[in-house]
Amino acid sequence: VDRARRQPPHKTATIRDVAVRAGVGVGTVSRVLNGSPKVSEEARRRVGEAIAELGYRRSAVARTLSTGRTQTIGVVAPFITTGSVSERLRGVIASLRDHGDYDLMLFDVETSAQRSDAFRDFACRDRVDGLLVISLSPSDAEVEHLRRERLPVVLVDVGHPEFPHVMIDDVRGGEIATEHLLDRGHRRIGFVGDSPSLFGFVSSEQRRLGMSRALRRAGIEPDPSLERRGEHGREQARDLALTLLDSDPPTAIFAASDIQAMGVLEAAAALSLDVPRDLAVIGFDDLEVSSPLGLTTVRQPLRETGERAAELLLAAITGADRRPVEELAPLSLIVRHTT
Amino acid sequence: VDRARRQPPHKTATIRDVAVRAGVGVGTVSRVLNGSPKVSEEARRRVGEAIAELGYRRSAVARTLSTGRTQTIGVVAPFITTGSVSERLRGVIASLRDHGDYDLMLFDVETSAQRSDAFRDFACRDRVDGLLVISLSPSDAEVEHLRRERLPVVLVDVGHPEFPHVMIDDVRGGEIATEHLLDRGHRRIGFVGDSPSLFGFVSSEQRRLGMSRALRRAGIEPDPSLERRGEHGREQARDLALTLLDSDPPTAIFAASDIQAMGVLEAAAALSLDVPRDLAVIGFDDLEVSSPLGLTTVRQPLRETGERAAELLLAAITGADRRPVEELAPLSLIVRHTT
DNA sequence: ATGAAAGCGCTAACAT
DNA sequence: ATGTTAGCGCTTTCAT
Repeated sequence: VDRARRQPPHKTATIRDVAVRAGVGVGTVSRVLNGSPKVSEEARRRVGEAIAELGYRRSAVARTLSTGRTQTIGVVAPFITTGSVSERLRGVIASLRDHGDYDLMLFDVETSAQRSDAFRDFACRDRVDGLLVISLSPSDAEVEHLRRERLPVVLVDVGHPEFPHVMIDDVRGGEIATEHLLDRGHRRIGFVGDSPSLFGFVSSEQRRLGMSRALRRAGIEPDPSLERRGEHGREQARDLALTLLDSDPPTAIFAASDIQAMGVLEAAAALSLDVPRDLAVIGFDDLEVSSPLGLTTVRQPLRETGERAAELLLAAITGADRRPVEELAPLSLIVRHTT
Repeated sequence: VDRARRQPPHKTATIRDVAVRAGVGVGTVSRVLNGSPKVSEEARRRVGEAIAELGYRRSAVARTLSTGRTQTIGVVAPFITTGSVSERLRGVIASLRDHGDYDLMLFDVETSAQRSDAFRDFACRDRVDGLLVISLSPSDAEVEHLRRERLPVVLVDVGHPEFPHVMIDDVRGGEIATEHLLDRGHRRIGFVGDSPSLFGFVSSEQRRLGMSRALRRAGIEPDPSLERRGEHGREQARDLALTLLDSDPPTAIFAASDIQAMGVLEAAAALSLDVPRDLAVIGFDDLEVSSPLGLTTVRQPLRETGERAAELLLAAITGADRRPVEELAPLSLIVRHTT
């Protein structure tokens, strides 16, 4: 037979089609769709049938335009660069799933330009109901923008008086790492971390500050020649570590993140240094891979903070509680085999 | 002064406001917005000013409702479970950024229910212009749905006659891994992989199939008692490996992914087995962490396939080329220290 | 080149 | 309980 004739360009069924088919008004269909109680059983049934027959599904955009709610939250993060982000994202996603029916738009930021784009084009009520900013410290202009937009915002990994945020005490974390190295008898301790970019990363420097404090407290003057900074990333950290180990090397290195610690480990391997005998290494984060790597590290609850931040955001979106909360997640030392 | 009076609920400026302010019609404003050539310099200038003064930014939803295009692509992936997904996502994001101005919605799938949700609620033209499906093999019903919806789809990591897809030859990969182990003199080779869930993961079984083939070719009959399957994940793999190593253990283990290989490594460590002397381990993927881990593995270009898939999707969206393409990414053996 | 007006698919207020 | 209608903010004919 020849009824393979292409069906009309597949105009997807609208609420009006359903109404006609069910022999009711669009209002009734809408009410059914939204679970309003003021609909007769009869109508509800007919609408249900029509929907099934037509394969109707309501348009999210139309609904958004009409209600002003997008049922979507945006996540802005320097995704590529940090190994910790995807772990956090898991928490966010889990939380979103549990506490409401929100979709997720991901906005990756790798350059300053992208960063501005994110806050300008992405951060508006029109597109998302709320914004989760990970590891990026908003500039004053961005803060101002966010406020005018009246967009609920929660920060993770950075603090700000204006917005609720969940973070850790990075300075204390740096102290913990350094104290551990000190306990192990190290006196010459190197540091590998992120360069303080215009970009908004701040935790690396905070951690280094903690290191300096712990050092001074132990009567050791921090030695800038033992510090290396560069772009975030395993390979970059490896190269930095190489220059650090080149001559007059430290006996231990504190890496500002586990990703960077991995680079340090690679450098040590390249130089045939025995870890921890020739060189002790401690990282920060406790990524999933840190365990099989045997990496000693300062643990922060990545996943949990992601979850918590999402909860705070959802709370801010659904109203009520919009006071700037500050939550500090606990840190702990995980000793494995690299120290 | 007391003009801190709350400004009216911040009705964000609309195209109509701009039109009024510029003293032109909305049509003209729209034309300016869309870079139409048929606008006088004068009008263009006035509109530009009005936009600046009002801080106007056009509504993406309204535009979507009107044009039917969302400028968004959806990614469906079993995010939590596989370490390779985030690596792939990087490629996708990079590609999206380079080849067009698309946003990204992420849909994580962890259960069968979520999986259905994804394809039902998420996979429609209304929300995204195209869909990238990672590591999930669509069911017949889902395929049918996707087709009626006329939604451009590209598959990564799984094949399908209906859709363009970029994947690898998993069977061949399993052979490569096994041949390497065989070369090293191993005869009793164990396997740790994913259980063939109703869920749609298929690569693990394909890789095991390749292993069996290589074994038979070498005159060895595959021994099912040396195979373990379970949920994807490092810890699960560790436990599986433990049962495998419990009694009459193999001398080498092929893990269907690097994540699982890490679990195997942990099991070996827990049992104080020396790797590779007592137990050789080979993985699959070559994640970023595999290098510092010293893990021998079969490398597949994760990031590149993500990029390529996004390119194919964009091509499919912008028209023309919608023939089902099949692209096979190259595999390579990376020998490190675990074999 | 430009303004007016008709949708896009939905919700919500209003009338019945 | 239900139908009708006026938006939501934009694009896109269609006149002019």
